[in-house]
Amino acid sequence: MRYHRIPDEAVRRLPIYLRGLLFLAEQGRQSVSSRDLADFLGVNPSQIRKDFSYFGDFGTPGVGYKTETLIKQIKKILKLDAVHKTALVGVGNLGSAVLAYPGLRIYGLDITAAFDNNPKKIGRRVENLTIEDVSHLRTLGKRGIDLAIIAVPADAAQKTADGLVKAGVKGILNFSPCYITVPKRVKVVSIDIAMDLARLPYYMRAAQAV
Amino acid sequence: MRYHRIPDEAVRRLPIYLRGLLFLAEQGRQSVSSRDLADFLGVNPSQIRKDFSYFGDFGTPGVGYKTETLIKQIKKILKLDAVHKTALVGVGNLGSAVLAYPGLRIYGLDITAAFDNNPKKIGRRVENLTIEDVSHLRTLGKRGIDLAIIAVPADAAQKTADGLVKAGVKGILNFSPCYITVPKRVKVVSIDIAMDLARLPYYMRAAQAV
DNA sequence: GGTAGTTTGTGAATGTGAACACAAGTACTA
DNA sequence: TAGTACTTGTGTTCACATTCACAAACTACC
Repeated sequence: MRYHRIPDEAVRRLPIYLRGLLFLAEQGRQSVSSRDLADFLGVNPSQIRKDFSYFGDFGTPGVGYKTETLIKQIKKILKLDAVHKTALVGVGNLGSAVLAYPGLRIYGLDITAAFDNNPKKIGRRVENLTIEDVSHLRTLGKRGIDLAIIAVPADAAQKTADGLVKAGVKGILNFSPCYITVPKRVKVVSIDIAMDLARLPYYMRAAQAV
Repeated sequence: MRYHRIPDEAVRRLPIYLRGLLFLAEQGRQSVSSRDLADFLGVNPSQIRKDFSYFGDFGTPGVGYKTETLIKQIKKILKLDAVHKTALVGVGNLGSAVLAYPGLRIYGLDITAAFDNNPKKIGRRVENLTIEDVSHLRTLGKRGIDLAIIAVPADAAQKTADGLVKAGVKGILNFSPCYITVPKRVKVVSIDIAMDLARLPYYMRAAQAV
């Protein structure tokens, strides 16, 4: 392994590899080759090898990768080997769905606080959490919470993000349909369901032509 | 405008531009320059101009783009100028949230059918729809539904996709945490909330170092 | 030990996308 | 009409990402 700048795209793919590996491990696979994993995920084998090579030499030529070891390595790289306490802001339809989503635990992500600004919701219990007033965001730092999910309406998103940054949050998953501005030290990943759906019709045209 | 192959990335960004333009139009903006829009969305102005240029000459040098006209053009490119009937498969937490999400209407996307395999849910009404048995997917073609959203558990996703393809669906938004295989003529866009969240901790390291 | 069959890790080549920089077009003022 | 200030559209350059292709490393079996 030589020194390389690590491409953003490689980091983006690691969780995908991890997901596939976890599934294959579940199936009882002791080892996998880059080709096995590539076939399973629908990608190119050499891309998988190259991506891994940025972080170290995890495989054995002629053999492949030991499934469990590789899983541990990727979790370590992604800092998923320790539990990350996460806050949810906005317990509407989407927020509730995220709270109930079992997939997060697999990656060591644990939602340990939920906030809303609706007085009717504050104090209610959902999924073993008591919904707190959004004005109490500043307590996050003391509670060791450094990730947050924004699931509030667009017009409240920037204000929410500001509060989270002030509370010391270092990473934000933004479900609100808008661009939010944060200091460079904070990483934001945005998801807008509507926009992903909105580009499907474009491709339908090409599909029909074929 | 010369001939150019249209980059996938440009198509992916069009809905983002559209979202920004819709907001600015709402604010009463009659016209916008590429710089205005870029500042609002946090991107590079020349990228916006280049992206538009793949589809035509929509602007006026020295002036900018007429907001309403540009919105219409982008909607036309993305085929969002007509309503698209969409089916939802899997009315669990996530599916319900998507059903209730108001953002889809803006893009001409209308969920007109909901399916589930749980007998307790079938027949129940949600958001003006009656939940149907997932075994009735094949009726989609006759009903003019050509888009679908998969929000079922991972182990049922491929089977669901197969059913949708057979029913003539041409575009699929997949929320299940797995890779699904479809014929080339069908476009799939996948979203996995857990995976987007899972890469935040990686960046936190770098953030702390700075 | 030798040979055949794998599979990794990676330099090099190719492909794709983003940013720059400027000519050409427009508006406005005088 | 001339001059100034803007902004588009795009050729070109630069940066980044993907794929190829092969030496080196390993296994298995005779």
